[in-house]
Amino acid sequence: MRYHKVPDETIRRMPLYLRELQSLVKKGKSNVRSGEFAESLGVNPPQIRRDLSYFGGFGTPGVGYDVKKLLRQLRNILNLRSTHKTALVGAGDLGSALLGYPGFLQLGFEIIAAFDVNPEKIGNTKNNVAVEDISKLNTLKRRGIRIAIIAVPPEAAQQTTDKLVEAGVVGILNFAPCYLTVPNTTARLHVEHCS
Amino acid sequence: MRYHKVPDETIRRMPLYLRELQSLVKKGKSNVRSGEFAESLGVNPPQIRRDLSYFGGFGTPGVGYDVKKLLRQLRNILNLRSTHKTALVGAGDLGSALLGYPGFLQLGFEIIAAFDVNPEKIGNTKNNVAVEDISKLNTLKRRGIRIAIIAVPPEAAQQTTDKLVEAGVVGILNFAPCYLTVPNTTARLHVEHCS
DNA sequence: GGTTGTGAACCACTTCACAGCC
DNA sequence: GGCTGTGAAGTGGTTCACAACC
Repeated sequence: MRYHKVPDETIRRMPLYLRELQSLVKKGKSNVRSGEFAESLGVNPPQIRRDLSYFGGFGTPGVGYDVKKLLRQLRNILNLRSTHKTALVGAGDLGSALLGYPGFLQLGFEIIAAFDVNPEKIGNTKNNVAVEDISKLNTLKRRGIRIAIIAVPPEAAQQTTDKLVEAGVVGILNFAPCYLTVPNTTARLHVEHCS
Repeated sequence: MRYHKVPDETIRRMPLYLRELQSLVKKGKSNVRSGEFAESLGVNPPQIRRDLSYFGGFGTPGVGYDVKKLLRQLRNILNLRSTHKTALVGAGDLGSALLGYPGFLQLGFEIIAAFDVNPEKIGNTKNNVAVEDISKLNTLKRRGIRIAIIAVPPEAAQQTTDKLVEAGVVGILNFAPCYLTVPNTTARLHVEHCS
């Protein structure tokens, strides 16, 4: 297995693995075999071995995988050693739920700014992040924020996207239920609510 | 193409198609060609034609698809003529966002009850749904609720699931970031927040 | 002319099965 | 003995390309 493109599906499963490994560390488990690991995730053992093998042989034949070591390796691979400064756009129900969700940090996204159009929301603070007026999006570049999470109604999503791209954002996590058009220099990940 | 299993991936795309068709109806568009439709969804034209063909030939060669007719057909196929009474478990940030999200109704799930353990949440009302104590889960069967949405912290998700299954629930939409074990008489759909 | 519906070719991912290793 | 890592086989999904049709 030298020189092989990592399948998209494998990449999609990585956060899953990461999450479960973190949970194993918390439980104090130091070693895990592909069989157990697979069962706790609801996938097949060879799938796990194959996925991990794309990144190199982290396991020990006859023993299994060292949980902490594996976690460290995957973090490295996914570039999660440092976090990405991230902006949240849309501070309604969904946005405020996302602002309180610790999962982003685990995936390397630290929300350090939030924006909304609604004057009632502006000024509200949660998790040490104050909601700002959407017109302040042009400060993103200066503040070193190049990733954004979209949590606005679908009608507003495309124009929000355009503003974000203009403001220098290069990666978008879209939680709005619609498809977005972006220049191909911008990464885009659509998060389905329910599919 | 007679007698062919519908691929899982096709099923996964159906809500997407449904959503876009609804949006087209709103815009007053009466006909759509696979090319346009594909572009607005970010997929390939043959993909759409293939997917739709699994359910029968809804289109007219040389013309395209009648938007309203197609929408009606897909609704029928997905069994969305009537809605499923649905319970929401967990009324925190995420749960309350879900309670305000109209997308479930579009997919045939009507949230008519909500539950939480936190006494502070109990009694709160949103969208005409009052939050009840989690101990009231045993009333679900009597009330004809057989579908539940899980929006509790991951630590509590499995035990919540067990209670729900005991309470007669046969379908679960899991929004908690973890894998759930259910009897195989129960349908389970895990909704990834971010993957 | 234009577009659908679909066999057939293609491609990607999954699973098997076992050699190699501890 | 037990488990990993991986060629090889199998499976499932996508895309092509064109016949059928409006």
